[in-house]
Amino acid sequence: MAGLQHDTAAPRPTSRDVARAAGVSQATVSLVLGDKWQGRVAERTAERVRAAARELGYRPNLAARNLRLGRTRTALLVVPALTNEFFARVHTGAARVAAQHGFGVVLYPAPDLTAPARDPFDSARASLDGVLASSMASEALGAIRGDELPLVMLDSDPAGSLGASTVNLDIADGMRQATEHLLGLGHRDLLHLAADIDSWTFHVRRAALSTALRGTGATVRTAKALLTVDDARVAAEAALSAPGPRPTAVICDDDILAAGVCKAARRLGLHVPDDLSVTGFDDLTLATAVEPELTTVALPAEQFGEQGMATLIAVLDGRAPEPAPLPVHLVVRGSTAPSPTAQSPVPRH
Amino acid sequence: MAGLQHDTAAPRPTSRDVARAAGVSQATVSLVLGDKWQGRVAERTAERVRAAARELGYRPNLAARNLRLGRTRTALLVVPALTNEFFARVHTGAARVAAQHGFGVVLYPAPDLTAPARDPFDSARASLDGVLASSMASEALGAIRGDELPLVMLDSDPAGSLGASTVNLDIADGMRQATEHLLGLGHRDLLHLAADIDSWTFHVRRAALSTALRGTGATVRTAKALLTVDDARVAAEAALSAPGPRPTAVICDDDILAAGVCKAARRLGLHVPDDLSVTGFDDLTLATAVEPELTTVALPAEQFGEQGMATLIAVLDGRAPEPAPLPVHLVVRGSTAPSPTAQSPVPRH
DNA sequence: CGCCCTTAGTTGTACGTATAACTTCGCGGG
DNA sequence: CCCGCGAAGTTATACGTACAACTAAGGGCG
Repeated sequence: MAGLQHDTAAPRPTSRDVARAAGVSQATVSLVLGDKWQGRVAERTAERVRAAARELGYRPNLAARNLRLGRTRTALLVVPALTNEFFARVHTGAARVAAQHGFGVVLYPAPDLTAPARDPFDSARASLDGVLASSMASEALGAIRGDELPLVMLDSDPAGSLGASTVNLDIADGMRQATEHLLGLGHRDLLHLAADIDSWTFHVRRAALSTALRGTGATVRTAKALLTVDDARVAAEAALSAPGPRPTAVICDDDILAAGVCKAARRLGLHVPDDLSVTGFDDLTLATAVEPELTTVALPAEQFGEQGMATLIAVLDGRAPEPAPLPVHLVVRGSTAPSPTAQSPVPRH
Repeated sequence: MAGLQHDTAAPRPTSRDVARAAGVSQATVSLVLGDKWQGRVAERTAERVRAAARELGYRPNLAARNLRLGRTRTALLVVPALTNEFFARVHTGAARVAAQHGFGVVLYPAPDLTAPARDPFDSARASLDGVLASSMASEALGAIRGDELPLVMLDSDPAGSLGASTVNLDIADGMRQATEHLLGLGHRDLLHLAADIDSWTFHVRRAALSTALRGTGATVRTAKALLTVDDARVAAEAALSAPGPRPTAVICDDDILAAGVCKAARRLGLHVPDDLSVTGFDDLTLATAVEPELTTVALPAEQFGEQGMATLIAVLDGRAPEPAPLPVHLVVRGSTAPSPTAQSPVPRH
């Protein structure tokens, strides 16, 4: 039996192996590699340990460390759906900051969380230090709060978050910028196309819109659509064909909705932006892919994720920062133009 | 600073607490909750244990279990960027199947992997059972193979994967369908716009394209663009303005590229699809947001992720399936039309 | 010279789980 | 009558780490 050597995946070296190689005790290895050796271990010894670790390709066993420390250095990110580019960008930012702090990120699409647990052993989610959750997935939060984990909310009502820290984008200001842009172009009859009528963010947006309109004599109606291009198109077709004066501009809560509005306009024989101005939100890839390119409120999505994760990590460290809302800015492109009623007050058609 | 009382989170109950409550030993709890109790524990006792666990809200400590078992039930998904909707959908599918098998998914954007490790303690990635990696992030794989983890590749050369299992989309067939669609419309002068000239998938696509053209007298040129709308637009403007007969159709490796081509066409005064047909790949949200809607090869991205994760889990179980490539299908929309040269062979302009 | 302090480590233990190995008891067969 | 065996548990241990508590040696100082 010469070649019985079955490539049995050499077991990963442990801190004890390193200790043996360096001629010290396991505790010393732990001290040195954990940067707790100041004044406890001689420099020459420490270097010997580091060399041995390097030599053996030692990687600490995280399961053991987590067990010992009672923490996992892992955070859960809860978003409605990663397929929305905005949340993908939030994830990118959050994951970057997490990595910088030695944290990992696991990610559950919200639907998976609300699904009832199969059995008491489904506790993958029990091995977490904290949760970073979008308010847009708040139905799923009940399941999470049950675990009583530290929680940071993304874009949520600070008052309604039960003491959880909150990180916000200044969407109210974004709404103000978009509205004032349209007002400056002479639009006085607006349509607000929203994706989620019930959410806190809707009320924030709506309040900012109303504030911006105050005293201008301009009016706004609201329509609702699901967050898909086609649903937005259908909703916009209905709203733009409704009796009464037709809006000359549509403010959308999302670029996807704005794209749907543009399609609706085309079907109705309206030209964007000459007959109808359209603004979006988020500044997704979509915004510059459609024709005309969308005027939209650009959100610093990655930075949002970064700040969210940074805040969560701060909370885990015992601090409790309440960062200021992140500034947003309007990007003016081709989907907005002066109102057709501005120079000729006679309604078209 | 009065209320520094940090909500001292009652320590989670352990299996020993459950044992005490049920009046049995910790080992019995482990047996019952681990479904290993057949013929070892009486039904009445088992029920008592389960009741106690329910009562206390017991959740097993995953760190302890991982340490004991030497596995983590966690897989790493490596993709170039989540902000590409295609990979977000792959993730969705992979995460779903993983959850069904009690696995978690951590996700590293490829750039984070190639960044050099900060110190030996960056081993978050060491606590994994396996890796599911897109070939489009293959530069990052060196770092992973160092860990010698079970690996399943997504859309990779089966021959070049060093024994790793492979899950593929039938992109060659997709390319064939797109090409034959254009040939059927009378196009004879094609442009192939590719994002990644060096990859294996490019060669597969290119080979399928050549095969489909064989004997038809049609010709194809190739242009390259980065995977952004603007870069594709620039590349397409150059290619379509080049001397010699202008292609009447562009086959793009991605919907994002196709959107860029449409924008280029508009700048050049060409009408899509009357003057120029364009096909995409992936069938992203983008495909139906632009005008005209894109004829594109729809890829079952979620199913792709599902099959990838299922294969990885099978590999971890000691099986080694080689699933058949997933079928894809062409979706014909508004961006393709009969070639202008078909009825009037005289070049336009 | 005896005492204490600093330096440089080591020994021991706990984290919570899974499971191998052992115990105890009742019972049926040889 | 005793042996063995299956049922129904229990006891003990190991996984790899971090750190509290201990030890040992040397040196300065009164």
